[in-house]
Amino acid sequence: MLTKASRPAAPASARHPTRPPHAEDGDRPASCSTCDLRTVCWPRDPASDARIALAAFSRTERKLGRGAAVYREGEAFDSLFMVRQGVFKSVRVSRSGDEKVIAFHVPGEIFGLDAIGEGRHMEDAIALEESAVCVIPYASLVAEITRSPVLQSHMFRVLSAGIARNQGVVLMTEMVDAERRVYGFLSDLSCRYEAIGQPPDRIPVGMTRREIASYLGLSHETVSRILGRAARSGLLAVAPRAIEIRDLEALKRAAEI
Amino acid sequence: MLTKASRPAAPASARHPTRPPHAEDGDRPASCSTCDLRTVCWPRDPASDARIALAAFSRTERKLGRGAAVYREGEAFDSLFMVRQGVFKSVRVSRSGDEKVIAFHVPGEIFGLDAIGEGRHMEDAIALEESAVCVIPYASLVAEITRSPVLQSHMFRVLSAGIARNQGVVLMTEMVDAERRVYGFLSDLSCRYEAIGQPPDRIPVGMTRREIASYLGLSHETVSRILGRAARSGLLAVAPRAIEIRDLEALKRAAEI
DNA sequence: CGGTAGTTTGATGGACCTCAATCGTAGTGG
DNA sequence: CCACTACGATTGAGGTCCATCAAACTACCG
Repeated sequence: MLTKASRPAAPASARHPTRPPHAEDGDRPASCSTCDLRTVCWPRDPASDARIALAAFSRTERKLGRGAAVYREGEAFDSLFMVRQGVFKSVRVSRSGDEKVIAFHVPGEIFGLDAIGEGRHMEDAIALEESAVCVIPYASLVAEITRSPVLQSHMFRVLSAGIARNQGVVLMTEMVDAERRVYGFLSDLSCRYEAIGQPPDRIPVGMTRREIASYLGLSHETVSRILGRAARSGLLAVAPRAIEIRDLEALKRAAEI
Repeated sequence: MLTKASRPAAPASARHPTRPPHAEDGDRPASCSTCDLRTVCWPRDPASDARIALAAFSRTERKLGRGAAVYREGEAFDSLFMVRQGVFKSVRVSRSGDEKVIAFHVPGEIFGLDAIGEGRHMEDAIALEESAVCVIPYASLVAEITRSPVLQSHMFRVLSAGIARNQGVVLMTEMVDAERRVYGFLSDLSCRYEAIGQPPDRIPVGMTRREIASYLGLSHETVSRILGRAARSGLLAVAPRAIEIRDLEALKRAAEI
């Protein structure tokens, strides 16, 4: 169920060597006004209120290569992150070096929310491919929220949705058998890509079988077998880097609780 | 894994009969200034700021008997709820009438947070024993938050902690074997009772084995067996209505990932 | 004091994990 | 450009933990 972390298993206390932790990152100014995702990640602007909110941040965009960390467990929290491109995973690494994927983040989604309470990140956030995030300094966000009721209620909704989403994850991974979990996972990903204007039947799978398995609480062999079976039955077309859903309706029906 | 709901399995669409849904409830004014939990559920008042926040609500306390619902799936969201006494469960009921416990709520904890985003409750909240909640009208809370930065940051922390907690649940229920799940569950409950000034070694178990099992994704027989074994080994003392932890340290060690 | 619900305990089977081997693919350096 | 390597994916065989089925026991409530 647990999978060995593929990166060298250094002791947790020494997992952040002296090298700059984000050496490969390149920060540069970001502009929300030209971003394809602006209608997704921030409230639509019924009043000029929200536009002001958007303009008020001095956000930056940070590019990350495959395997690069946005943050690591234990680091102080000071920013939220919005996926602009690529896919990220949130993972917790146990003392024994086993890693458990907590969540995947696709474009338009905000992560790092769980660190607000503690002021400290409780997990690693890792890019699974060539990716980019918008950096949203929390202090600026808070300052802006106090001036913008629209933004305030938006943030409450985002946080609340985070709770609801995790409950859905619990539901999915505890209630049903392995096959339904995999189908439910694909169905969920499909919806999330559709929400940002991507085709819902072609899922770019940036994560490995092992990572999917960890997320779903299965072994990677089981995931592989289930995908293989589904491909043979014509439900899916499985390629190394992407999964095509041949019959989305059937998939969703099969994933029903 | 799924357990039949014990209440009569009416079709989901008809689950809210014409009778007033909370007929057995008694609402009455509540006063935070005399509540034992005031230091738990609201920010400590470093400035007079927070005191104002507390006084500004016209909250009510609602008493509920065993099995009574605070709200049910599908109902419109308009208030948050803080447990004042007793224990509550959040459950989702599937079409087939199976129920899955999403969370337990003990005194001092706020629930209903997941409904902010959708404006609608996605699960039932049920009292497990003679219980009472503080009703916190969301509109008043929002109004108050815009005037109180302390309250605002408190609410963000509470919401964030809700996300973090759910992640912990996922961790617990997916990573480890049945025994660790049960131990982890007891250990978690112990901490939560300790946080509100209750003895950490004596857990009042208002929930049934079946409900614990549903929460942990196990069968109730397995939960029973594990508790029995732990009692025989001297780790716990199991009574029908309470579990006494004989060796808290050993329990926490055994629950470690 | 009967009836219902909860708990406990045993027996059995099955879903999925583990171990192991093979194959495919991507990245690397000569 | 191509071997070489490493990692991921796939497939098979065997074992195990836990769900399921079944039944006895206990507690609670009218």
